[in-house]
Amino acid sequence: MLDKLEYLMALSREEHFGRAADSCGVTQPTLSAGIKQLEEQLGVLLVRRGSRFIGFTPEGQRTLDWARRIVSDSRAMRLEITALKKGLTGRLKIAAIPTALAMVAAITTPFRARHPDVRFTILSQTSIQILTQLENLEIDAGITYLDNEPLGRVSTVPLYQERYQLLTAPDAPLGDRERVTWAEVARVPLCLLTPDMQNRRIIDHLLRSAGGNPQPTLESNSVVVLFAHVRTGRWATVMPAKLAETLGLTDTIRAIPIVEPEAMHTIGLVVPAREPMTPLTAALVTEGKRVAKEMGEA
Amino acid sequence: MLDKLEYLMALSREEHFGRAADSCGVTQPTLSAGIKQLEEQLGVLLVRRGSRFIGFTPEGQRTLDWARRIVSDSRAMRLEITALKKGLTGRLKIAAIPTALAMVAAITTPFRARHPDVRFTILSQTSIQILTQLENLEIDAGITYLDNEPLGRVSTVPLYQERYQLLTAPDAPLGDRERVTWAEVARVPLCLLTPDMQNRRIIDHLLRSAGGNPQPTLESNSVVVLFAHVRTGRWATVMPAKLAETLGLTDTIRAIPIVEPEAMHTIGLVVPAREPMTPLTAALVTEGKRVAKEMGEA
DNA sequence: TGCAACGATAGGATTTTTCTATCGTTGTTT
DNA sequence: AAACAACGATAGAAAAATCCTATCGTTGCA
Repeated sequence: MLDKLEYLMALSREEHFGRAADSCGVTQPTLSAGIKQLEEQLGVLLVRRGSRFIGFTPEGQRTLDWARRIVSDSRAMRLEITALKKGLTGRLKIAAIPTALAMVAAITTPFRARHPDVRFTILSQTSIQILTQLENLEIDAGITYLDNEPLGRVSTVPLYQERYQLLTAPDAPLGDRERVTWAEVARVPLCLLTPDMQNRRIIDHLLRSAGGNPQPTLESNSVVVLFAHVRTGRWATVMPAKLAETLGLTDTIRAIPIVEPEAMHTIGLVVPAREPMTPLTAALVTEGKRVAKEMGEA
Repeated sequence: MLDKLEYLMALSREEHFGRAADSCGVTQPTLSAGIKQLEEQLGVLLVRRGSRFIGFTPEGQRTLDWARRIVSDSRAMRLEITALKKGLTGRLKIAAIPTALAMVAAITTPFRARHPDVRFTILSQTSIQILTQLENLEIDAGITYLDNEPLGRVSTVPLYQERYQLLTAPDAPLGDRERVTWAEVARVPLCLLTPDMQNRRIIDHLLRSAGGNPQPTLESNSVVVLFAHVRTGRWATVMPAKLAETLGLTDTIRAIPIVEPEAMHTIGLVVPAREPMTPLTAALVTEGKRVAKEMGEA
């Protein structure tokens, strides 16, 4: 029964019987039979089929909600009971948007000091991927924008405010300024993230509001690429202040605050809304609040 | 997995491997093996044994909480999905304290008018049994005192106030009075419920507070017995006003309000605290609120 | 000392689950 | 239009798990 519910969840995230089966470590007929069995037991059609996966019926959607809840509870039970016995162990799977990636260390480091037996998996993902994966319990937590896209059934912990700076060499255009406006930035060739990243969309929006038409010289889905290019001193980019500092970019490159408007977006920790949380998630939230407080004071 | 959790719940209510197995419809070795398997999977001892069932370990207790939640969710899922398809069907198992038994009809009748396909099982139980069975999901709802024993993790709907009357023949002692005091009642021979009933304990308490020492002439765990005796006109009892009216006792027998103090206790509907509730329970709560409103107005 | 109640264990039957192989559709490509 | 490729359903055999009967060992009690 429980495994059938997991099949349903896998099907919801893969939207494909074969891949869903793979992701559950079973063969496609097994998963097909599992879904069918669920449908028989409930006496309702759950999946709309037509020679391929189309979607869920309303009943299927509702069943999916229950499945997420039940499966997550039974996992939480396992985790909590073993945590009772041997303290916090296990693996925390955290996904973060690229511009927050460097920040993750600010949480994981003190967390690991407190709970040495916990291991981490850190993934770089778009904010939308993060929300989807949270919903399907593929990750334990996300670090993403709190004030933009509608978040689902999640709990959030604000971590810090993202402010934007122009990163450029001192001898490049605008390189000698104390502050620049978005209108000015719009006239400079930039390296930016790809448009599937929310950070890019935010920056695009700000540039357009200032009358510009963003046509970046270079795009990438990885901040490492941007980082490497800007370090040469021949490229410029717009980057959150925290990220530039953490990466040590500000040693050789000028970081110039961008004003008019002085845009800010809240970045925070996002975890599935469950009561009670798994011990690992609860500890992570505690750590997140602690870090947020320190960053707020600093 | 899910059935193992049910085994654990059965063990918690039966406190005996054999009976628990019976109640699950399996043999004792099957249940024993199931519990053992749970313990292996969680890596913890759940049950304290010593040639017989002793109790649960702390981990067992915690696991039990999870089990209740997970099992109840998976049942709720089934019920909700089938309810989506064919409207409200199924069976509502309701337990009520004896003095509230007659009241049940006030809820079931309008409920059935709205949802004809729902069937009922009504049980007469003590308030303590009701709470235990609610906790183990053996019943869907209880009707009992809301303001006395500590209730567990439940939701409540107040239904009405229980007030007490002396029921006695017109020509018996006190039979001609407009009202009597508890002190006076304490001097009359009475038929009362057995002391495991909370109603009896409440009345005992009131009588003792008035200086009496309750020594009922006749005890029973069924109000039908009291009812039958009082109807002969040769016996007296103390009964909640609502109950006496509903049973039609007030036609031949005088119902005399008891004052000093004018004691009242709230009777209400009690259902397991779950979010969301099963469709049946939700409908019952709705009906309960409706009935409470009408009785409040009347 | 004997007995009865209780839960654990062993071994075999049954049921359930899962796999491999293959089929039937549907949508796409040549 | 025909061939092909992708997808999910089906069939049948193999493997695994579950469950039952019978019995044992311990403990508490007469």
